[in-house]
Amino acid sequence: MTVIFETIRSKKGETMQPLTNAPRPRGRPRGFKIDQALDAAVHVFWQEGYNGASIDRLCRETEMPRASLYQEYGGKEGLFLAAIAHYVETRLGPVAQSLGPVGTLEEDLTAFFEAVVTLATLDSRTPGCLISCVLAEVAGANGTFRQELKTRFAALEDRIAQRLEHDGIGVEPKDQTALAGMLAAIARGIMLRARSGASSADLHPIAEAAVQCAIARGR
Amino acid sequence: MTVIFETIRSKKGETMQPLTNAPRPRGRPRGFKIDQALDAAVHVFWQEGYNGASIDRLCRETEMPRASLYQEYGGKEGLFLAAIAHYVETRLGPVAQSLGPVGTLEEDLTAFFEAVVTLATLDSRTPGCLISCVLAEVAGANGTFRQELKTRFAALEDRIAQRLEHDGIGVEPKDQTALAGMLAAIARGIMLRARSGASSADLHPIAEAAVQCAIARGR
DNA sequence: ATTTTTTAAGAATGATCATTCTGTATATTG
DNA sequence: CAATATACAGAATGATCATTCTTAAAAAAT
Repeated sequence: MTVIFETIRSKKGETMQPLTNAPRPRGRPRGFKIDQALDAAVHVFWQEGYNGASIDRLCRETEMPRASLYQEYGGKEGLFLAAIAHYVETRLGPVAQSLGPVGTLEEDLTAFFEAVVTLATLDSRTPGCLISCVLAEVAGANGTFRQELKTRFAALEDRIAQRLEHDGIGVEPKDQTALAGMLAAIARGIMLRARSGASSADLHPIAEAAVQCAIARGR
Repeated sequence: MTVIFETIRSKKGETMQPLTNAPRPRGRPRGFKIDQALDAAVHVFWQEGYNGASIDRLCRETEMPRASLYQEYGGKEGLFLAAIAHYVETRLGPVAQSLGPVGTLEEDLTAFFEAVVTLATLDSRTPGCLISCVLAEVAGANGTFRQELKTRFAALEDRIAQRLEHDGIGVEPKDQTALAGMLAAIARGIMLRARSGASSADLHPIAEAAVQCAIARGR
């Protein structure tokens, strides 16, 4: 009986290889799916924090053998960074994507903050944001993580600034950057409030206020 | 030789007792100062995070004997909560106090956000905010800490709402609450950006934008 | 079939963790 | 000077931590 393999060996789950003619690698095949494993790792870190997440628990939930974890990611730090990247691809990416531009600035910002609130409150076991609530803590004592946080933060601010620029907000670039930074700060503040147990209904008024402030600025 | 004692036995360093006539307690006197110890504990937790701060290090930096730490605070969790309270009294309190009212709303909000930026960037070893960056992380897995976070967050929002009310901002209470929530979110977003290494100069434009948004709303 | 290559399962390791315990020092009280 | 009470210093404890190592399993290659 011939078995069709789902994935080909590749570091990430980036692009699925065609299912046919896949040259199966040499040794024993993996018993775990990288994407599922990273999903699970994201979940554990998101819930327990970096130092609170033990390798034991990570191995159990990712269904990854200890040896494979160290082989693939070099250790806990590497797995965490991989989980962050996976989180950005699968969770934060779509949120940023909702900025469009697809509609008016007001519509797009509303969609964006809506997505922020939803992400932060969707699962009560993982409130808030992996980056704003977990990576931010360990950034205090770990230079690698601090740099990672800086990069991730900059990416969102650039994305927002780009959307503002599309509508010609902020004649002076300085104002535009400041406004984008402020909107990003609000998004992160919403994530933090969600971490304290705030519901979607609690956060919606804040999101609305943010949108009103932004478009008032554009006029 | 008669020695004048600095402090009287009391759980906190709330109010210094008069230096005379202090009935010295029975046994061996303490070899550490509670206020200094809490300052040190705040520093360690702020830098290393909750799980990253070991009892060993906490004892060393607070100059508190292990036994005294457990006697006084019951354990790491109790010490952390005491450190949070001390942080609120000594650090966050003055920041909230700068809201006044002492000047115009614009002046007071400017002073407030100025104080936020300063607190978050003053010491590069402790960037950000103990509550927004450290307590928020452990709130994910610990119900006690989540409740504490909720309470501390609510306190700041109430304080901001109170200041807005003083100027008659937000005819509808709903708008006022939302605006206060948004301003608090910005303050926390600023704390987070500081955690990534942002300087005071990086954060000032965001603070200014926040003030402009708020007073534009009031008009 | 044998060899080669990769993964799996989990024991082993040594460090570090939070907490408790033991004995001693330093004070007041009687 | 006892007796009592509190704090100290640090050893002891047992759990848990991240990481490494050992051995077996599962595949392709020869």
